[in-house]
Amino acid sequence: MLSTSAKYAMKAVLFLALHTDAKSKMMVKDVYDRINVPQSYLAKLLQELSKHDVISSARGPKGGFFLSDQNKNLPLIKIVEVIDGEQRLRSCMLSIHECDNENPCALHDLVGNANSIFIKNLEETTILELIADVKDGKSVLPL
Amino acid sequence: MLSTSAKYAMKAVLFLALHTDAKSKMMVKDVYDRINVPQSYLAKLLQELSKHDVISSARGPKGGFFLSDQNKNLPLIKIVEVIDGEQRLRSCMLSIHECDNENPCALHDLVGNANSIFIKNLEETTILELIADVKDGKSVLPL
DNA sequence: CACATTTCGGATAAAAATATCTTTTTAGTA
DNA sequence: TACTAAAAAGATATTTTTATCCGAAATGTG
Repeated sequence: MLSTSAKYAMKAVLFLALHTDAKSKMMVKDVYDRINVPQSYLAKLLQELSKHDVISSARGPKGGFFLSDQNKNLPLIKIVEVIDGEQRLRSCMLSIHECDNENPCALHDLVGNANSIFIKNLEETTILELIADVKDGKSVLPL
Repeated sequence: MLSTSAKYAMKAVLFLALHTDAKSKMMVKDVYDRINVPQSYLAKLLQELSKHDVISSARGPKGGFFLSDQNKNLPLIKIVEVIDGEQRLRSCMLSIHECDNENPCALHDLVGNANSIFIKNLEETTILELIADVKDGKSVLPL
């Protein structure tokens, strides 16, 4: 479903969404242990996300990574797509070529359905919306 | 979600379910190209499934792999559990320790939910039930 | 401008997953 | 019993994913 890398990325972005904005950035070294992701690997992932404008960054002193308001309005799916590509999440459960939503295989109802719901949720929920609930105490994000 | 290996295993078992029983077995070499899985790799997977009594086998001339009636009554989840282990499919989307169905994290509703449906379906559907629909022409299995 | 700080980019390493090959064991059959 | 066919088991190779390291580029600050 999601690669380990994508999970890391998701956690990191949500963490940054909660703790940063254009005026207060965070360095990799202040993030990695909070979300339990290897430091150097996290750095790479953040670079990648930054390169694709899912998150923002600033070099030099007082620099770091952060989420602009624009970033926060992106749907969650963007995080996954940058790290895992567009195919991985959407490919048929059994990697059957002939199988898609129009021409579903026997397993498609059991499987693809559940996956479709997930994808739809990722597409329709923005980073901001997700963390809003956390800030309001409606849900928890024990990263 | 499912590893490539688990997908291979799923395809192979469904194929065997459709084409074998205690009286007519199939050899690896008659299966692998039908479901598009590397021969030697498939052999390994079938051995593993056989070892865990998800499928049956007989050595020597006239031998091969097959699904007994008992095998066919197993829920689909067994195939996944033997190949991927019990954890992989069930682990929290973000691998967050504190997160489970009782104490869901912010993403759990978006994600875990869809996954729970999938798991439930795998648990509640037997191999036999799935292929029955295929045999009846109700669904397709273009392996 | 010099310096410290921090991301960026490239190269490399380690681990896990996937795949192949070879030998051994088992079982049917002439 | 000897032979052959097939799965089982073990060893090894390849590829992909995950992880680390290091020098280069950029930027704020004295």
